[in-house]
Amino acid sequence: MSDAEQTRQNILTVAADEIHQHGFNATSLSVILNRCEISKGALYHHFTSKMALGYAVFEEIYTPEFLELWQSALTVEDPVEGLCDFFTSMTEQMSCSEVVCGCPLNNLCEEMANVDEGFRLRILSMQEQLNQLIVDALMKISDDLREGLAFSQVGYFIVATLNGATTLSKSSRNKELFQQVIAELCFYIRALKK
Amino acid sequence: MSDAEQTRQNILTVAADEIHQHGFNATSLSVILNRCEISKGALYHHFTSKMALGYAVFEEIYTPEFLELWQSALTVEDPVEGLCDFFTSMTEQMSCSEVVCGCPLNNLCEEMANVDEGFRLRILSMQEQLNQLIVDALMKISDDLREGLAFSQVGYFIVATLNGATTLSKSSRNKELFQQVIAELCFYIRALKK
DNA sequence: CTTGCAACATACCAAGCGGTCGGTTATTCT
DNA sequence: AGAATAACCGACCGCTTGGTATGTTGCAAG
Repeated sequence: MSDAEQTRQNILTVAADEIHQHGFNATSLSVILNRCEISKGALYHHFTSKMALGYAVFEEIYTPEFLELWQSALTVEDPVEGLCDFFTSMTEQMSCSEVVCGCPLNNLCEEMANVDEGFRLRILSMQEQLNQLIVDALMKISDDLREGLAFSQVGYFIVATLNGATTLSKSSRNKELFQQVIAELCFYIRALKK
Repeated sequence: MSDAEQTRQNILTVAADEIHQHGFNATSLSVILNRCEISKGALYHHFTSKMALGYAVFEEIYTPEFLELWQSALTVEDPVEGLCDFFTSMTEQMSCSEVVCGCPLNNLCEEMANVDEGFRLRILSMQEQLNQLIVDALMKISDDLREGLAFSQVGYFIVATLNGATTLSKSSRNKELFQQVIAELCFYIRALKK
């Protein structure tokens, strides 16, 4: 990787962390510059604006990370148990800062979806991709599932509940609440089976 | 109501709307001043800081509105159907702006819970109150419900899913997604019964 | 009638923001 | 080697922000 590319990646990584912690608007470019130990000129050489940087973080950091995570949870023999394991392991290995900061995508959806069209469309696309992953996984084992299930609806329900759980636990600052909701969610998911 | 009290109420109402639309940090005092047609001196006569105004909006506008709404949904003969009716009517009478702006309390939780302790504690208290409302309602009809249910867990699950649904639909800008999640949520709630 | 305080108005401030621009160094291509 | 361009620097700009200090008005009590 060239030096320039390394600089760019460094900016992306730091920006992703800052946006995760403080949201997009509350993220200050000067903080990113300090953490990267670069000048404002360097940043604006690689990104045309703060917004462009935000989009790049979304596309090059959050999206791949996110999809990979869900994919690995769903491409198992039994996606129902795969999801439950995925959620349960989240509650276990969840650090304190992750409880506090929540899910980057959920955060951005909250903050930016009704403010900036660029973010909105990117988030929407991401959600649809994620939903498709779940739908595909459920369809694979549809023989084992209850009849009359609306897969897409179920997929959005799962994602909504998970996001709601992360938001909810921000106020209590501990995992307990999150774990409770997840436990109930796993119960719901397992009940999808015959 | 005295003129001064009227001014104060007007500030609260406008601020509540602005915070709902743009979040706390993105809400500009100057916008509030313009909409209220008052001076900065007037605002700072009634509130010591922007933060204090935010707290007042939370306590005097959001909290009572919120509790009243849920209370009326839960203090019916059958709270299970009461909740389902409540959610379903939400999807029906939901205006476009409400889809876009989401739930004020959920928004504040996302934005402020990990930034300001004052907001965090107020939100936490609110969530606990709401959960208690649900738990109480469920306990009243516990004879009709499945055995071994963790009421508190169920309560938080319902709230989490509802919040997640509002956040999710921000990106699609229409009710459809929200309705789907709500439909699935009602299915879950009804399945609490024997 | 005057004294006093609540209820405002207005001008001002420092700090931080995203963004720009002219200049400098490093690298790469011919 | 020399020219061109990528990569980066840092001072500066306009603007908005929350907040303050001083001044003014009007009602109400003594």
